[in-house]
Amino acid sequence: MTIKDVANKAKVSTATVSRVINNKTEGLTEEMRQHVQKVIDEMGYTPSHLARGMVTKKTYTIGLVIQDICNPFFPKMVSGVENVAYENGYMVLLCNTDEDLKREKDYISILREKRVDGIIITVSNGKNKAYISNLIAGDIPFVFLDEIAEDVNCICVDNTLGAYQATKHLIELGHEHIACLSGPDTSITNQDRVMGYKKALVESGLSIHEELILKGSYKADSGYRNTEKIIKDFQHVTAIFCANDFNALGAYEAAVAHGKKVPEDISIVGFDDILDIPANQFAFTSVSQPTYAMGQAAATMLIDIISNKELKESVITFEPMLIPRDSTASPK
Amino acid sequence: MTIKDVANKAKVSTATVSRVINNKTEGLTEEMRQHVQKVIDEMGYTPSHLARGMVTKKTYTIGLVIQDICNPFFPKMVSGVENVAYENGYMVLLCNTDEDLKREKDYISILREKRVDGIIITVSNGKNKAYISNLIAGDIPFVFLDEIAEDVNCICVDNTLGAYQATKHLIELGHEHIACLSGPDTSITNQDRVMGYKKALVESGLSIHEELILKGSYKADSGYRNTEKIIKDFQHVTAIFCANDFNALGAYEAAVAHGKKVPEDISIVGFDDILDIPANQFAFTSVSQPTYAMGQAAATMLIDIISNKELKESVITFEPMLIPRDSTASPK
DNA sequence: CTGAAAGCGCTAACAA
DNA sequence: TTGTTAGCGCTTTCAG
Repeated sequence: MTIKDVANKAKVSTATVSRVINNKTEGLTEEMRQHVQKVIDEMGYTPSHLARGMVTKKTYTIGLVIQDICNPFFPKMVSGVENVAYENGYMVLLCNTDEDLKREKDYISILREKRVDGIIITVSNGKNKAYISNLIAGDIPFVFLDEIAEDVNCICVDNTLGAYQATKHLIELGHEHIACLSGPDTSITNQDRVMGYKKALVESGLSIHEELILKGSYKADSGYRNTEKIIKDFQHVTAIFCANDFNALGAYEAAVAHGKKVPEDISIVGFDDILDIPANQFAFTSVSQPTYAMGQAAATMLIDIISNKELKESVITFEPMLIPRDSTASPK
Repeated sequence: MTIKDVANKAKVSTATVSRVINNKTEGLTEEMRQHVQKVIDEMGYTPSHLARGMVTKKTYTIGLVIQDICNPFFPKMVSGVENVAYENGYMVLLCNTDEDLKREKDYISILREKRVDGIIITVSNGKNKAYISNLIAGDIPFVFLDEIAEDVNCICVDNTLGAYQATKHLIELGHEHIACLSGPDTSITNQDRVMGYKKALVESGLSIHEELILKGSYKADSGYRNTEKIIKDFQHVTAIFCANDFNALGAYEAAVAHGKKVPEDISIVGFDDILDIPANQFAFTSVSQPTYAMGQAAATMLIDIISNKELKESVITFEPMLIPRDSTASPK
């Protein structure tokens, strides 16, 4: 059933039907509108977004490229994006990349074919210049969420501050030998967290020991291995700042496996605050991010760009918040 | 940039370009294909899915209507759907309803406008005949995920069996007075769980006390209130079967608030297994569902329907699995 | 205020 | 093997 069928049945032109389904107020009598609307309702006609998109060059669809929806860090972000999109008449195409760069590129190319109005991307390779410039050249509006990069619109959290808060917390508890489990070095987010860790040390008059900053990924096994190393090689370490909660989890498991108690023998701070659930009797100290608000902000910014609104700022930085819980305490 | 531009530059017809971008093997020399492909690459041409969809009547897009992505029960399902979709060349439009029926209907109508090839729906109103028949009348293929309904294709778990396992577990621990916190009565899923609860009681020679089956919703506050009632009015009850984990959580909190210890004073079994996280020192006994596989199955079934494949079965039922943990024990 | 008609970018008969 | 051309269902100028 097409607009033509409706036009025929209502004995009007397709232009008139088009005016009605698009709520054009001008150039249309109220009688006409009601007459046509009635026919539309009777026939159960649904206009085709495809055909409309072809002529208007707008799809009211945005792509959301996300690393892993099963990672508890993301659902709230997705929800924030989705809500703002819905309220503004947009729909979101979900692109789960499983952290596979090939799949991510593939998705972006498909999104381009689908002529989405814009893309929100949460990646962890803000340092990949080629990737970024290719995106920019794609002439489709996009905003980065979570990760930041040069010359692109971003929604992020102040990672340096968060890491600073976490490390400061350990220092205030009395720790002097604090290790740092860092994430992937392709990520500016991670780089900033390491920076915040260092900043807190320096500011407190503690010296930075590069060997206590262990390189790794954002996965639990990286945290596990690095913590084993710390337990073996650096026995004076009493606290660990982890670049994210998966690392913290791995650290916890390694500590337990090696007979260390948390927090009595070793304190652990995570980042992202994804390990907290109600009724939990042991919870991790972590740096929490306002993920829902960040998702909302990303969608709002993208839609503003799409609508050619003047952007007040091209980077919106949210404040993280340290939440002290059960995995940190003063050293014995 | 359109197919026409490519055709001009390559000095061929649009039909030829179309053949190349659609990988038509027949009626095309390899030289021609390479020549055209080269021009396409040089120009950075991306075909429009919109235009293609208009003529082929296929969008390679499916809608996924989900209640709440932030509920830990769903992300794995979403991921299962998304993965199968991706592998088959489909994309998924995420529709989060926040359990708002109006929003759900709105989304379904938009999906229709978008001419998606099919829809996967996870709702909790399988008893709403009008809703279902409206869906069927919509002539767009759909499958229900999680919830079941008459005359529709569904992917579900054997809820009766799961509830049976859970209740049986309590009985085997020695409990004789077992309450049941049920969910919304619009849901067949919930109805089946209550049935499984009853079945286990009867089979073990215990009698069913209707007053111990409390009506509620799938939310924590419902579990909280109902548990308070049990603690006050039915002091002989030593165990509670909850229709889902949010109820179990509410039950746990109510128990603690009233000075009862779990599981010493009262055992609690949940359903869905969403409260378990690693490094957790207290975890709920719950009935686990293979949500990832269910998501995969839903996408596979939908794509089969879209592709006009013969469906082996219109309802696929997965087996749930009881996971005994820390919230259940023998009564004192 | 309403209608006629061109055209959005592509595919698929049908012709050549 | 390649090209011509008629749509797909809509919006939007431009006439009337």
